[in-house]
Amino acid sequence: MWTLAQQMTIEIEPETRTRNHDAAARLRAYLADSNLELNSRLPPERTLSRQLGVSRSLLRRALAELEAAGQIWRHVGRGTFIGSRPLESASDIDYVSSHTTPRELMEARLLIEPGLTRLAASHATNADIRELEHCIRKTKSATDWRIYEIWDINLHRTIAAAAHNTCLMALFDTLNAVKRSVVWTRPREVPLARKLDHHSFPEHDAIFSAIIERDPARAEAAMHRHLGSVRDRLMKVMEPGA
Amino acid sequence: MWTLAQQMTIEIEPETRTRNHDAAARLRAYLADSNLELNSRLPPERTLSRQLGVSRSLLRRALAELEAAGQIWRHVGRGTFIGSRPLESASDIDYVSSHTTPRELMEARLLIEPGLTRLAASHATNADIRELEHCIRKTKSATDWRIYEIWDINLHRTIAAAAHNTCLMALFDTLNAVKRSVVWTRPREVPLARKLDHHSFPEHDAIFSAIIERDPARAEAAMHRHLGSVRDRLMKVMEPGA
DNA sequence: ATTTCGAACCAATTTGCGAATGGTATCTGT
DNA sequence: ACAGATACCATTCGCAAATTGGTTCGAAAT
Repeated sequence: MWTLAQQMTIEIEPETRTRNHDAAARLRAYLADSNLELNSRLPPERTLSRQLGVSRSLLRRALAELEAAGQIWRHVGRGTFIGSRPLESASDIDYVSSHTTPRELMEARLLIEPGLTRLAASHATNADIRELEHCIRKTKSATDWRIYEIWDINLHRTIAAAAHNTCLMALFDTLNAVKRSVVWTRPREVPLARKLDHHSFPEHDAIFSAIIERDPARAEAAMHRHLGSVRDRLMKVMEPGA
Repeated sequence: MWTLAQQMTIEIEPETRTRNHDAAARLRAYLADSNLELNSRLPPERTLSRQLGVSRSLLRRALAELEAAGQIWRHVGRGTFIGSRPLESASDIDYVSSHTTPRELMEARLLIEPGLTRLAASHATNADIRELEHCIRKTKSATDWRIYEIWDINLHRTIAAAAHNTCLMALFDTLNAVKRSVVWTRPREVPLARKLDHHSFPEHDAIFSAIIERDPARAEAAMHRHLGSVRDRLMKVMEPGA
């Protein structure tokens, strides 16, 4: 033992008062001596306490101070790391879905998709346009609500893909994942219509024509109108009183 | 063996020509007979080939047909499943970061954050406003570029939080995660300035004042202006020629 | 009486290894 | 040439053991 401690400048005197302040000082000295590379892991508490000649309880108190000061961060089962804690589970679909209401979801779609549609009108390739046309044709030929929904989702995703922006595509897919698993709590036992949504046909057409005519502003407005009417119909079902 | 096959209607005649077509037919019959629940896994290829009395190579060819037709999807180490392949974690931060350019990132921020700021102006609480003020004060008192950046990020995140929309907050954090790990490839060895960004102070002030005055439209415009100028300064560094 | 230490225990995580599984190459027989 | 059989590869899963930060408790020290 002491193999690592010997390389350090800290002198451990037996008669040293092992108080809290002292433990923190030794820890700071250790961090100063060791190559404190960002995001690197420092030894487990049990090992470090032996190396520094400090009891684990005092070491933990010193570590808590450094954590409060934002110098380090700790995680059970992983260890203690230099730097500030990386924000975790920001994109944890399950957590987000369970805390997102349909109202919030539609607000998010209304914020994202119109702008995405504007970019699509600017950047869509001919292949994108063909794909869009295919999706629209499928929605119109659908006899089943289930089939319709599949191609409706496909249509919106193809529009997002036509924007040709990897980062935005990832955000859209995240949004879609949330959409799929959001709990659609309804006031009474409304069986969620599940009938063909013929209202959307002219709205889809308007979006499509704006895209093929390379009119970003009109495409954005058309998508905004479409999602607005989707939201209104949804809210009428979810909150009939409002 | 044959314990499962016996429960099926398929009659396996020894003299049957074990051609590709036949294998596909037996597979379809198996899928028709078995309860083909969506997303359920069907037996491993080796087992299924024994059950159907078909060699693995022919079975695999038949499976490939069904996969091409979108009826099933397969994955090494996992198995073969009924239904269409679930779009795989396009929100995988590492993947997205490595395929996102700074240009795309700024395009995404310009699409998301102004709308987020508009919502913030509508929904911000007094606590949110105090937090915003705190962040702005910290950016102005920063003497180090590193400190400034921390509080700048904090400011933008507080604005996003003030929108009070769980789903959008998740998208914003995803965007932030991408931002942190995007590779900032620069043409020459520009050491990435790293100096205090005093241009942003009046822009931040404009956003803040629009929020406290509950003026959504002005808040959105102010954020759009701010990010636009950030992008322009960035592009001047990244692509001096453009 | 308070604090500190040591030990045990808890819960979350990582690691390691073997089995399972789709994908591929190769050899054999017809 | 094509089907069949076999072996091998890379990925994934499942499980158990080890690791690690967090917590509790009694003994020891001051």
